[in-house]
Amino acid sequence: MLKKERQTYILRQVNLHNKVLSNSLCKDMSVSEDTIRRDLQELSETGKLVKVHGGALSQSFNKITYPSTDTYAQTDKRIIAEKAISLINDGMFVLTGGGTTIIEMARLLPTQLHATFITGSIPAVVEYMNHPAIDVIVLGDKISKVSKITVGADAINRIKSIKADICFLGINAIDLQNGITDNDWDVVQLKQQMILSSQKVVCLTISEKINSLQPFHVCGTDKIDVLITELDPGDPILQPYISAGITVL
Amino acid sequence: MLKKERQTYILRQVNLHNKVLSNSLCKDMSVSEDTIRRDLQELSETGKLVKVHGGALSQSFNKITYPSTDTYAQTDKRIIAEKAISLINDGMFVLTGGGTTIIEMARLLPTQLHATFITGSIPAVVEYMNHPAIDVIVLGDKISKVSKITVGADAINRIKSIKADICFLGINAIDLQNGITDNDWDVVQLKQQMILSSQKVVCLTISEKINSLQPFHVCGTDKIDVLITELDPGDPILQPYISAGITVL
DNA sequence: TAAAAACATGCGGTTTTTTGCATTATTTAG
DNA sequence: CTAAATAATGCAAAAAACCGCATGTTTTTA
Repeated sequence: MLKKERQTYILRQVNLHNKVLSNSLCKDMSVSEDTIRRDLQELSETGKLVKVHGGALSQSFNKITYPSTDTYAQTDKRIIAEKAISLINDGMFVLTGGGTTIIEMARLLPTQLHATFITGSIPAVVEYMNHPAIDVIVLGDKISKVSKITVGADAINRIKSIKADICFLGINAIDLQNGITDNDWDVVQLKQQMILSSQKVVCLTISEKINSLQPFHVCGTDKIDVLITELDPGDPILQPYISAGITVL
Repeated sequence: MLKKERQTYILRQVNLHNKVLSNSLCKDMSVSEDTIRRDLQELSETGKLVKVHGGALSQSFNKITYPSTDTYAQTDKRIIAEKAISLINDGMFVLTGGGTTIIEMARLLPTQLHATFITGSIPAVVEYMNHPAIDVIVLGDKISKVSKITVGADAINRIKSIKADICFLGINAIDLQNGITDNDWDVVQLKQQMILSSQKVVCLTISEKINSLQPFHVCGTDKIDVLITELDPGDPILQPYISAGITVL
């Protein structure tokens, strides 16, 4: 087998599966490990793939590996935030959780909006505070350093005494069978009470999190009124949720 | 599974859910905890995520810092803050108000200090949150946008149920006849209750504010245990307060 | 055409990387 | 405080990478 043939084969494999193992290439083409190594070396030098210990990965795969953290899914979140904001009217009492999507929403709130926002998320509070016309109510309790949100019985009891018009939850995982699931026990408690204390429940999530599962159950899909993603409501992945009676924006 | 693949998966999870548990990563990819820990170690070293006990957090989510714009009287405030910190011991329950001096103190808290801080000041909460070893309890209520602190009956009631070891107040005006005075009605209510709920009351102020007067009365000098300024305790301006029975640092 | 040069490939030995395990701290939670 | 979970550390085995060199093969060129 000629050198060129080998390299073409390698590239095809890498583009097909996003990864190749040096080992399997040796066997596939019955050449020594050294030869494969040198092939990968060349392909790597010309930027056709990325060599790693044990094989190689496709260039595109590698780009996903290191997204610039600041802009990761930023545009998606902005789209979501804008859709969400359209649901808020003057005078409303709005309950929100934490999470990057909620923060993005807080940043994009129109200047003239006059409403009351209630949250335990410190980053969210900081954003709301910068807004000229909205009132901010902080749910007090002990801070969970991981999620930067107040958690505990006090916060939950406080939410109990509230009946908000609408509630925005950034969610970590949702699927049709299990509904919303999360990975933080304390946050789950909060979200459950927030859902109970709101007339309308709006879930915000980037589409990647749809049909994924986390350890703790928050609520079933029946509790969700609106689901917002960066996708068009006509997207196939969203249809099951529409069928389940959820308004999808 | 290749090392790079694993790390890609980890980053993806962390950027998606803001948090991952080492444990679930082990299971997901069927490798030992050690391998995961070393992966997290590397990703952490290159700043792709933040390693914590039991897993990792996303970098971007963790980076919320409050804008530190004020350099006015910075050195003075640092001197005051350092004196104040010397009064805090491990295990203490510390009640603090807001204000730039308190924020400065929050920033200078020694890393190994293990105490519980209770406050309604959002900038203070943000600083306390960044500290590795202290617990933060937020007093919830409506935010006063001018002072960036929660004010109202809820906050006051919550303080009532606390008996703190020590209380740090950044004060706006103090003189011998009227004691502490302030210019914000809501904040005055809070400070009064904080004083009642603390075994020891410490007042922080730059010397400019000594012997000045504001519209609302907070408390007399008899309620103050310690007064801290940037001046040497031997300074003439402070002598009347020492005579009044206040410890001056 | 024949020698020389350049290239490709594989082999043996060495070095580096990766990984899991055992043991010992450290941290966390009840 | 105590017990369980998690982290750090050193170690060892396996895998992979690397290096120099020998052996062919192809290309260049005199």
